[in-house]
Amino acid sequence: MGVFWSRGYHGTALPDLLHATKLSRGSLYAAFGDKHSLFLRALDRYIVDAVTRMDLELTSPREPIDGLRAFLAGYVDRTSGANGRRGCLLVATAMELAGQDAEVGRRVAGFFKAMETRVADALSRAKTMGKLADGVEPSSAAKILVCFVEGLRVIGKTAPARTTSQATADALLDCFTR
Amino acid sequence: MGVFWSRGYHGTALPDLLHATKLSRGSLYAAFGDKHSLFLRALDRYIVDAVTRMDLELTSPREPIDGLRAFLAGYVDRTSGANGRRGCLLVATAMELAGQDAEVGRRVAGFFKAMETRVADALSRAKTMGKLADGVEPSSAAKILVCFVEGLRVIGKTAPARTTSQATADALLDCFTR
DNA sequence: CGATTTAAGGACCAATCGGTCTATATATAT
DNA sequence: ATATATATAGACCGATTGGTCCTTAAATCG
Repeated sequence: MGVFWSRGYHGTALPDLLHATKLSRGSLYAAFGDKHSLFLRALDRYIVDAVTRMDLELTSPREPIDGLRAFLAGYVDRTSGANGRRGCLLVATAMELAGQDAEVGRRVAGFFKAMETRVADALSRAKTMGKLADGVEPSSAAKILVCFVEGLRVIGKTAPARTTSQATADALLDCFTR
Repeated sequence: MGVFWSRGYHGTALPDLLHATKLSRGSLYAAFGDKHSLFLRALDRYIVDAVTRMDLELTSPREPIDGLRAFLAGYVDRTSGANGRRGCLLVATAMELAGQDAEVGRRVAGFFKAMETRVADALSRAKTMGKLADGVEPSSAAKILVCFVEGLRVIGKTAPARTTSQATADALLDCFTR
């Protein structure tokens, strides 16, 4: 997974995969079929990891706003400095393949949808607790946050300072909370 | 440029470029050097186009908020439906190469910086005209908008409906204006 | 019109691509 | 211990990669 992560699909050659998996060519093809199937497996695992982490951050027993804060802080961490430069398998895949590869496109769209529903859910719980600013619609704010967070991954490629990214994320969340 | 745009750097093969430029191999190499140089040329042109368009939208004589609205509407248009699926050369390049290719990384970072300063400038003009909501810092809001807009390009790969993207963009801008 | 420069076409190159297959080693089971 | 099944290593395959080079056509200039 890590190899596709930092080099992309087309940028990853078979020798890279052999070295990363410590498998021989024959074994790798026996185990996974072809490069595309292996990539799909890696992508699925990446998505499961990301969704699991979101559930951990967002649907924990704590306050929903604190959950959102943790969610954003995680993204800030992953998109700053060297972490940011490493990038994101999902966003890289979205840009590289989602438009042409239907199987990839479905997975990417599914992930964004999953993130949006989870964020929207946390926001609507916050709303019922009266923690949201007036007129903030959970579904709309969720879409904004999803875009913002994926935009962070893009800007993260220029390795921005953690402090400024954190301040930016805080400023956005402050728009929605009271 | 269009070929790199929709297929990425690694995904574009020499025959694709020959067909797109209607040049022969020899002529192409005489004119541009190698594939990498040609890519840089295409990227530079893309950046110049984008910056020119931003200047047109944001620094026109009209009200700065209207400029920002036009700026966002342009991105909404380019990231919805089929336009969105086509993607963005800059974001795709950022994810594919910016981490490893220093020349590309500089250009990408420069573009994001250019966008941020222009948006921040429009916001600060709006602030002096009293059009911004209380406590909105132009530099901070500009960073948010840049992230949001680049996030739109990522989400755009799933070909969302224009109306929902437009509503989302409106909702974000409403956070900053009064 | 003829000589010279310029650019086009595409054969050609080594290297690498994703993928297959066979020979060898290792483990299992009787 | 021997027969059998499994999995390894890596030689090998045609296709394609980015890049070079030589021949031929076109255009420019005297």
